[in-house]
Order: sequence, then structure tokens, then C-alpha cells
Amino acid sequence: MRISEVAKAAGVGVETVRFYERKGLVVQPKRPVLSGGFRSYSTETVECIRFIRQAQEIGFSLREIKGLLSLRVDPDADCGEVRTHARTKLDEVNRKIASLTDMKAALEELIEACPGQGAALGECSILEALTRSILDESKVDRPS
Amino acid sequence: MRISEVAKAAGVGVETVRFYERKGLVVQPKRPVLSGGFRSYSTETVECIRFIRQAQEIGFSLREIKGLLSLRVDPDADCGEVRTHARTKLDEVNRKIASLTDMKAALEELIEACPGQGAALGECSILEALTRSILDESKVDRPS
DNA sequence: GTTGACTCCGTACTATAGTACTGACTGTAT
DNA sequence: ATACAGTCAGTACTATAGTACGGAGTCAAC
Repeated sequence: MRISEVAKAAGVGVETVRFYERKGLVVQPKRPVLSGGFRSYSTETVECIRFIRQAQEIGFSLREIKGLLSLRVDPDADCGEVRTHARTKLDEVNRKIASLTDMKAALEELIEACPGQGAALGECSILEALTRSILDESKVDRPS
Repeated sequence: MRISEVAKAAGVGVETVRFYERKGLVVQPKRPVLSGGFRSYSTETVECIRFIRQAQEIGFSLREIKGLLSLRVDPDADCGEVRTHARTKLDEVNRKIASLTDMKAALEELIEACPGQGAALGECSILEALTRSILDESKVDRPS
């Protein structure tokens, strides 16, 4: 696969693929002389880029995503280390899920409370609901 | 409350508070002459800023957060419009939760599969698990 | 054998989300 | 009254995550 095919398949621009490569997020592909020095990719790269976009969507930075990706098979890696790393990430993921679940509840509450079309608001206050959720959050992140 | 108190309570810098104000994310506070023209805040602002940080953590941009915040009580707003907006946001939140849940499963699988400390990896491949989750994702967004 | 689509690398530019710095002002504590 | 801690507005600077551009090389078709 050539770079433009990969980019298209992953739903990003060509420049983005090269950017991720420079950042070490996707593996530097082989560039056999027989292909004129052009990058030659496998579909694995497409999957990898999709994963990156997915992870970004849910609030991970490229730096963090690199960390997530480093949890891949690495024959030299110590399994215990990877495990620790994975646990840390899992905690993070769980916190995010909790936040989103609160937000989901707040939004559902708002939709529920809203009397309907055309009616002026007043009793349907979202920040109230959202704030309630963040107050619950702040309860959580105290040392307890 | 003065700006530094708000900043401290919300866990951000003073400049950040003013930045959010400029961006219209937190309400421009009253600045009575009797306080020397200094901003005078209520605890509501603290809650608002905490909400902003929370929402950022889970992958919303400041632009989107502004949208979320605009779902608050607004006597002039049309309830139907707010409802539509809320539904859109709810869909987004649900998608994020789904992604995170996949990632959670992948990480748990990795932790489970890892034989233990000191052992070399090889059979515990995270990208495999993670990729599986993104493949499931892509199954969804393909026409198929 | 030249055109056109694609690729290469490097550099420059953009948007977002702050962070830091400036010089002036205020209000309080000594 | 003056030092100093905090505040003001505005501007400049930073990091992240791309996006665009320029000039050269490559390959396939005509």
C-alpha cells in the first residue's frame, strides 16, 4: 500500500501519516528500492492510525497514545512493567468513563426535564445537572 | 471571591480564569468600584471551571464545552432547540463511552493475559486487543 | 520522451489552549 | 507614606497537532 491509500483508508491526510511516523506513532515502513524509495505499508498501519484517532476522540494526547501503543508486543519488554503501565491506563479509562456517565445522566435529565418545543426554558437548567455531576466528581478525587 | 481564590479553588492558574473569560466560557463577573475594579466571583465560577476541566479530560474542546455550557438555563432560549442540542451531545457522549469501554476491555484482557513479572512478553499483545476494539468500531462506521 | 499523478523531505504556517511578561494600578499592613 | 501582594489589560511566547507549500524525484501512460 502506498501512503495515499493508507491515508484514505484511515480517513486522514497524507501529511498526517508522515507526521505520525515522525512522532514514532506508526512504524517507519520499509522503503524497498524496487518501489522507488516510496513507503510501502501494510493494513496494520491503517488499523494503527484508526486506533490513534479513536483514542484522540476520547481524550488521549498523542503522547499518551504512544504510551498505549507501547503496550504492544515488545520481546524485550518486562511483562510486569507493561502490566503496571496497563493498570495505570485502565484507571484513567475508568475515570473517563465515570465522567462521561455523569455527563450522560445530566444530559438525559435535561432532555427529560425539557417540557417541549417552543416553550421557554426556566426550570430546565443543564449546568445545574452538569454541576451536580462535577460536584460528585470532586468528591471522588479527594484523598478520601 | 477574588480571581486568585477562584483559580486556586478550581485548580487552575489566574491567567486561565481570565482566558476562559475572554473566550466566553465563564461569565464576566461584576467588578464593583468598591472593590477597586477587581473581579468579584461567586463559587458558581469555580464549579464552572471544574466542569470545563472535567469535560476537557474526556475529549471535549473548549468550543464544544461552550456548546455544552450554553445548554444552561437561558430564559430566551427555545426549549426544543436546547433539546436537540442536548440529544446531539448525548450521542457524542455515548460514542465516547463505547470507545472507552472497548479500550477498557482491551486493557483488562492484556492485564489478564500477562503471565506475570519478569516474564518476557510474546503472547500478550496489546495492539492486537486494542486493534480488535477499533476493528469493531470500524465495523460500525463502514457501510458494510 | 514528456506529461501528470504521486511521492520525497524539509520548512513554514495554522488553530487551540494555555502561560508568561509588561507596566500601571489598588488596597492593606507597617 | 511606602512597601508589597494582588490585580488590571494587553501582548508575546509556548506546546500540541496538524496542514500547506516548495522543489526535486519517480513511475506509468500516452
